[in-house]
Parts: sequence; C-alpha cells; structure tokens
Amino acid sequence: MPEENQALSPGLRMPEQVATRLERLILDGVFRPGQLLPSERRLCDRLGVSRASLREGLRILRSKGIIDTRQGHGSTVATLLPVGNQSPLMHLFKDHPRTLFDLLEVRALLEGESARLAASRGTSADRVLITRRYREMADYAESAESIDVERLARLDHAFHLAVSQASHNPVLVHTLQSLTDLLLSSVFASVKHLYHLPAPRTMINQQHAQLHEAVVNGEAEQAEQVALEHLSSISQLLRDLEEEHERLERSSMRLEEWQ
Amino acid sequence: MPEENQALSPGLRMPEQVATRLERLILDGVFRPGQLLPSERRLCDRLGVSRASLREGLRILRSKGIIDTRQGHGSTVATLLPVGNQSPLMHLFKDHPRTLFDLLEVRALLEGESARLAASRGTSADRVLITRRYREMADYAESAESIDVERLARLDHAFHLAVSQASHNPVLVHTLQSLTDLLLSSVFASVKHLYHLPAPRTMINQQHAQLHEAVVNGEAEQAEQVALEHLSSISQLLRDLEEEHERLERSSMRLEEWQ
DNA sequence: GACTAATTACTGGTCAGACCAATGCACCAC
DNA sequence: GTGGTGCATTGGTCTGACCAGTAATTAGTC
Repeated sequence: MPEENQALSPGLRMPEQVATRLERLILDGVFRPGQLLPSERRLCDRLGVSRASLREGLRILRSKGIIDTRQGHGSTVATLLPVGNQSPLMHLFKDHPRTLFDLLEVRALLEGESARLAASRGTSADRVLITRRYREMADYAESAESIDVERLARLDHAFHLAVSQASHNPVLVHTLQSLTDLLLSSVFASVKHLYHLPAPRTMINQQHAQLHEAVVNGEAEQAEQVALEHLSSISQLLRDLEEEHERLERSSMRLEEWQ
Repeated sequence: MPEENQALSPGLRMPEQVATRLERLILDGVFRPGQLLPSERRLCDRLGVSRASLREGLRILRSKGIIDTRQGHGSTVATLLPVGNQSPLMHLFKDHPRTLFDLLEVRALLEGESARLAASRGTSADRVLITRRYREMADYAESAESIDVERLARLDHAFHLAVSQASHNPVLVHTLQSLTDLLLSSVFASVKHLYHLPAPRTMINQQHAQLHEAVVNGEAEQAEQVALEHLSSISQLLRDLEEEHERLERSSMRLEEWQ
C-alpha cells in the first residue's frame, strides 16, 4: 500500500497522473495562462514523483499545447485560446468596420456574465487578486501626470482578466480572451485614444471602481449591470470617435477638391 | 562534433529527434502497423540515446496515437494512423468533463442572445428561412420511423444556425459556431445518443417549436427564455447520461470483482 | 501424456543522482 | 549609465539501479 503520493488513479501511470493533476491545477486557476510553473525539481517535491516521471508528464502537456517550455527559463502555461482560428473574422473587420460593434456586443454579453459569475462564485483569493489588479490600475491612472497609455491599457486588461478568471469557467475566460485580443489587434489605436481624452477616462475609472466594488462584495446583479454599462459606454465612445474621424475625413476631402 | 548519433537536428532536442526518426522508420515500412517495436533498451543502443530521452520520444509518439505501449509487453505500431487534428481545448475536454458544462454555460448565454436578437432584428427573409429549416427538421423528426440520427443532428444544427444568423451579428454567429463545433467534436456520441431516447426527443422537439414560434413572432424575451431553457435541458440530459454511464461502469467493475 | 503451478527471463515503469547547457540577474569595472 | 562577467537557477541528458507486469518455460501433479 503506497504510503505517500495521494494517488487517485487505478490504472494510471505516474506521468499521466502528473499531467492530470497539473491540468486540474490550471483549470482551477492555481496556475494561470502565461504564468511560469514552479521548476521541475520543485514540482517533483510537491507531487512526490521522480524527475523522469515528472518530465514525461510535462511532455504530455506540451504535446497537448497546454504548456510551453524553454531551457534555462522554465515552463509557462500557454495562453491557450483558439476558439477557432481567428483569421476568418479578421477579414471581416477590414472590410466592414461595423463588425467592431458586433464584437463589442458579444463581448459585453460575456463580460457581463463573467462579472456576474465572479461576484457569485469568486473565492477570497480571487477577490484579493482582483483588488490588487484594480489598485495597480487605479493608482497608476490617478497618480501619474504623463501616463504611458500602453501600460495603462495592459493594467486595464489585467484587471478585466482577473475578474473573468474568478468566474471559474475556463471556456468563458478563453472565449473572452480571444475576442479581446481580436478587438485590441484591430482597434488598439482607437482604444489608446480613449485614454488620452479626459472625459472618457474619468468615466472609465468610475465604472472600474463600481465593477470592482460590486464583484468583491458579491453583488452579482450589480456587477453584471456595471459591466454591461461599461462596455456599452466604450462602444458609444468608439462610435463617437469614428464619427468624428469621418467628419475630419470629409472636411479633408472637401479640402482636396479645391486643390 | 558528435562522432555518433547521426544527428540531423539543428534546434531539436533528443526526444524530438527520436520521435522523428522512429516516425521515419515507420513511414519507410521498416516498422509496420501492428508490429512490435524493439525493446526500449535495444532502441537506446540503436539510436544512441539514453533510455530517459528514448522514453520521452516514445511518449511523443504515444500522444500522437502512433504507437501503443503495454507494460511487460512492449510498444506496437498503431494500426490506424492519427485521426483528426484536435484543438488544444479538446484535450482538456476528454480528461475533464467538467469543462463540457462550462462550455454549455457559455453557449447558452450566446444562444439566448442570438435568439433574442433574431426575434427583434430578424427580417422577413430571415423568418422565412428559419421557418423552412424548422419544417425540414420537424417533418423529418416526426415522420420517419427509423430516423438517421446523424441527419437529424445536421438539420438541428442548420435550424440553430439560421436563428443565429438572423441576429445579424457575424461575430456572434462565428463564436457560437466554433463553440458548437468544439462541443460536437468532443461529445457527438453523447449528443447522438440523446436523439435515440424518446423522452429527450419529444422535449427537444417541443422546445424547438417554441423557439421557432417566438422568433418568427418577434417575441424577443420569450425567444431568449426558450433558448436558455433549451440549452439548460440539454446540459441536464448530458449530465444524466454521464451519471448513468458512471453507474454502468461501477456495476461492471463490481462484476469484475466476482470473476 | 495432459494439465496446472512455479520459475525465470524478458518487457516497460520508476527512481535517484550526476553532469551539461542555456538563461537571466546581480554585481562590478569602466 | 553602460557593458561585461559570474554565478545561481532552469531545463536537457545520461547512467545505473530496482520495481512491476508479461509470457514462455519448466517443474510438479494427476
């Protein structure tokens, strides 16, 4: 009878067990996408297996595309998403900017649900992380005089990611993630522009504060509502931005006609 | 300069090399499907690598489904070569059924929204198409005595697709589509099974009828509600199916104890 | 002689410890 | 500051040993 190694496995070999247990930890959010796993030697201790078995377990995860390993560096949890290849959608964007708002519509739906679930299902550890991300973002947004917009965008993204991860629904997290990536890769310039204008920024800051409060206080309905309003505001801001852009274009066209 | 080990590998690690070389030998017909490979120790000699590396190489081939290994026996070349490529998320599904319900949760959200939008935004042309798809599905489901389950599943899928397309949100359609593909490719057997049981089938038929009616009559709230209930039912049915499956497994295990 | 049970020589599975190679960070000289 | 230099840490590989199933062989029994 094995005295160690809380084996849960009848027919499973060690490497399979290692892979399964690590997957479980990843799904539970203990190890998150992008995060660096503990070193192999440390994992051996924690899981109670030899390095050979552990390495075969990691090999399984690597084959599945779940982790990514670099010599001298370590193994990181892959930012696995592909809900599907994103290429087909990318074309749509270029030809039909309207699709941007369709994307925001879907994203609002998912963001609302994730906020609701985060408020109702989130653990205390989740709340701690969410608060930390929120503070990082809010402190930077308030304190700095000349903010680095790109950095603020990253902090913003990290905050929303923390909220979605608290939903404990990996599929939701990944879908949301891929949509956000798609959004940023296509209109990052516009989004960046939003942060530069004072009015939108204070509005966004307020909504973030409300969202944070609702989630950590477990107010599910409130959290969903705030998230929906947040995305709706962003959508409206981008719409205004686009309109203004068109107006500028028209005037420049008029200018060209006379030259 | 390595004197042995006819390395052909720039950046490749040993295990990858081992896997590649063995694949090559299999493709060249040196090792044929069904055949027993030489023992690990013998392969180590022949390939000039340690057993640890050799085993990691075999692990790669096993992950790809190219070989099959049994303790005390050996590794045999699999008879049927790799099936369909599976997305990274697929692996998570197989080992963690919990993720399946996470997927259904997200899908219900999107399906609900698409039904709502279809009812409120759908054009008359959309409604005609939806009705046609619905009739095709319903007629086949009711009339035929011995139904071809796979065909019914296709008609079902076509109906839902028509509804989602009436939402006039390509992003929503696309996201929903990829989630559905993911679902079907992982649990198509179970879904198929649902159609075979009489009770679930009548329930599904009823819900389809209600969904169709709500959408074509422009009753947005009702459509969303029905869609949510529909997905919720399916989720519950799959849950029951899984439970029953486990019960059967347990009883067969008990059976084995007495033999 | 035919059948069963123990033996034994394989097989893969796991472990421990050693060393090599790449990375990245801290420290130090300039 | 800037650019090296070292060193601690990480993954990559090897070795040799032992454990655990498998199956063929052998010994024992009827």
